[in-house]
Amino acid sequence: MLPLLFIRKFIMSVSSNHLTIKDIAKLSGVSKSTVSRVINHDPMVKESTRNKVMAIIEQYQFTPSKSARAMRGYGNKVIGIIVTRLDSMSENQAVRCMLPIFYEHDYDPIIMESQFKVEKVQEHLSMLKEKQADGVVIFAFTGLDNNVLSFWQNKSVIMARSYPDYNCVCYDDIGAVTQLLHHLHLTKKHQKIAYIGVEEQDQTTGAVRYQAYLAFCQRYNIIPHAYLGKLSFLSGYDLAPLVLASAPTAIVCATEAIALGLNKYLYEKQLNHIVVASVGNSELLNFLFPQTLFIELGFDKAGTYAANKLIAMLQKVTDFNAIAKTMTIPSQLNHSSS
Amino acid sequence: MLPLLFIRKFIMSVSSNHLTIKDIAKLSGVSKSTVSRVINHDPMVKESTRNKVMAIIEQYQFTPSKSARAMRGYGNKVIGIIVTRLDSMSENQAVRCMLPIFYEHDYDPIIMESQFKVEKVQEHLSMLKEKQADGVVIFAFTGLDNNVLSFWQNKSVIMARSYPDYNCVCYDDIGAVTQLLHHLHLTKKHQKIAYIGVEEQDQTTGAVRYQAYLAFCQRYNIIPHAYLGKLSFLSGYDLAPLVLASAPTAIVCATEAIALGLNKYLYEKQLNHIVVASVGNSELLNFLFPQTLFIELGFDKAGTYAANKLIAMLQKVTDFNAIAKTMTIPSQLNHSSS
DNA sequence: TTGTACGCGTTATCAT
DNA sequence: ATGATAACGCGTACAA
Repeated sequence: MLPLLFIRKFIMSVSSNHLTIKDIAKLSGVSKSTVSRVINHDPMVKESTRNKVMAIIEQYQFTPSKSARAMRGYGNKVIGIIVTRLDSMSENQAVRCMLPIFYEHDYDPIIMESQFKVEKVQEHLSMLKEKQADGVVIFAFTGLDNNVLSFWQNKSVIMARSYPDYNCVCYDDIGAVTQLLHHLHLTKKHQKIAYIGVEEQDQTTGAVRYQAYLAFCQRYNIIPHAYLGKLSFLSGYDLAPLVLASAPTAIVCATEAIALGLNKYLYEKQLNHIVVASVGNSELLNFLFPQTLFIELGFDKAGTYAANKLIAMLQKVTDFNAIAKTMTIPSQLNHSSS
Repeated sequence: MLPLLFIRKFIMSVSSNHLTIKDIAKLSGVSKSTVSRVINHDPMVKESTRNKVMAIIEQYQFTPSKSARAMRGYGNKVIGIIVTRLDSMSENQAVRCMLPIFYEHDYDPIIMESQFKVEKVQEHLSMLKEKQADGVVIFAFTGLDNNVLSFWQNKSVIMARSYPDYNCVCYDDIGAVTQLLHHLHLTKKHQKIAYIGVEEQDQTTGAVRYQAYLAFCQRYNIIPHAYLGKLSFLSGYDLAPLVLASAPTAIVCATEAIALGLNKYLYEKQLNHIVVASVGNSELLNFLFPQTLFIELGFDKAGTYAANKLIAMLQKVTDFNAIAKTMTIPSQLNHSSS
C-alpha cells in the first residue's frame, strides 16, 4: 500500500503553486543554502550566482515564508501598536503617520486597544511576545508603570509619557501652555487669563498643564483662576460659569474638548468678547469656532518620529551603548488667527 | 573541537525558559505526539493522560509556538481589517466591536488604511496573502470593484456595500431615511421637509439616501427640496441658505457632519424653530445640538455581526453549499427627543 | 565560494 | 491509546 504521505506530496508538487526555497534552488541549479544566502544578503556569494538566483526569484515572484523564518527566530516583521482608544483623535493622528513608515520597511503593524487598562496592555504584550513581534509602540496613560514593559525595553517606543531607560516620545505640555499664555499676555496684553483644565490625577493633560499655568501666572504676577474637571465637552461647559466669575478676558483650555464645551457656553450667553485658547485642535473646533486660538502638540510629528526611531532601534543588532532617550516634540502655535 | 552547535544548544537549554511541546512531553512522561494530541483536542487520548498533561501545561503556562503551527499550515490566525480611514467615526465604531471578538477566538487583527484608493486595497490584500492571513474584513467604498477581491471570496466580509457572491454587511440607508421622514411627516405632521445630501457619485451615502428621500416625497405627495454637496460640515453650512429658500419646517441631513454644519447656520441665524434630522449621530452632535433628531445606522451591531460571521466562515473547512449572503443591519430611531 | 546535514517546534502518518 | 518518525520551509555550522 502506498503511504498517503507520498500521494499528498505528489499532489502538492503538481497543484500547489507555492514555491519554496527548495524549488528556487532546483530551478537555479544551486543548493538551498545558497538561495538562503542570497536572500539574506550574505556577502560570501559570487556575483554571478547571486544574479542567477535573483533572476529566478524575481521571475517566480518568490517570497520566503514568513512563518518559517519566524520560527528560526528571525522575528515576524510585526510591530504592535497599543493605543488607548481607537477613536482617540490625537493618537489616531500619530498612528496614521506611523503606518506608511512601517509598511515601507516591510513591517506589519498590528493595532490594539488598551482602553486605559493596565491588564489589557499586559494581555496584548504577552500576545505579541508569543507571536514574536519585533517591536511595540505603546501610548502610555496614567497608571501604566514600566515594570509591565521590561521585556520590551530595547524594542519599544513609549508615547506621551517619559519613563527612565525607555525610548519615549513626549509632547511639550509645558511649552504649549506657556506659549499660549505668552501670546495672550505679552503679545495681546491680556491681564486676566483664567484656566480650565483636567484633574491632577491625569499626569500630563491634568497636572503638568495646570502647573505650567500656575508657573506662568506666578512669573508674570497674574492672579490665577483655574478650575479642573474631566476630559470632556461637558466639563468645559459646566465649568464655564464658575471660571467666568473672575471676569477674565481670556480663558486657556487644557484640551480642545474643553474648549468646545466652553465655546458653546460663551456662544449661548453671547459672550463673544472673551478669547478662548486651547491646547490641541480639531477640524470641528476650527469649523465651529474659528476664532479660537490654539496650539498644536504635533501628534503627526510625534508619530513619524516614533516610527522611525523604533525601526532604527530594531536595525541595530546589539545596541549596548545606545542610551534610551526621551524626545520632546515641540508645539506649534497657530498663527492664522493671531 | 566541540562543534558550536552543541554549545549553543546547551546554553539554550539552560538560559532560555521558553518551553516547547518537547519539554512538556518530558515533564509529563509522555511523547511529543501525545502532548500535541492533547493540545488539539484529539478524542483518542485517555482521560488520565490528558489530565496529567493538561496539569503540566497549566502549571508551566505553556503555549504552543504560533509560528511553528503556522508553518504546519494551520493558518496564521491573522485577520486583516481594511478601513478607508483610521479616523472615520463610523468605521471606528464597527472596528471597536470586532476586535474583542477576534481576540476571543485567538485571531490577531491587523488594521490597515485604504484611503479610498483601490490600489491601496490591492497592496494590502497581497501583503495579507503573502502573510497567509486567514480572513479579511474590507470596508468598501465607491469605486472598489469585486475583481480585486476574488482570492478572498470565501474568507472575507465586505462592509457597507453589497457585492454578489460575497458576504456583505450593509446599513439600511433606505430604511433610515424613510423612518426619519416617516416620523417627521406622519407622527410630527411636518408638511415641508427638505433634504441636504451628498453627491450621487457616492453610492450609498449619496445616491441611495437621496433616492429614498425622493421616493418618500412621491409617495406622500411632498414637494421635494433637496441639495447635494460634499461629505463635510462645510457643505452643510454652505447649502443651508439654499435649502431654506423653500421655507421648510424640517430638514433631513444625509450625515451627521452635514447636520452639524446646518445646525451651526441655523443657530447663527436664530432659526431654532426648524427641526434638524440626521442619519447617524456623534457624541458631539448630541452635545452641541441635543434637539437634533437622528437615526443610528447600527455600526456597532454591524461590526459584531461581521466579526462573528467571518469566524463562522473560517471554521467551516469546506463550505460548498454556503451561499454568500448580504446582511442588512436595521437602523434604530432615537426616541429620546421624540 | 558552495554544498551537506541538521535543527527549529509542530503536526500527520504509521506502527506498535 | 501511544510512541517513533518524517515532514513543513528556512537558516547555519561545518566540511569540502
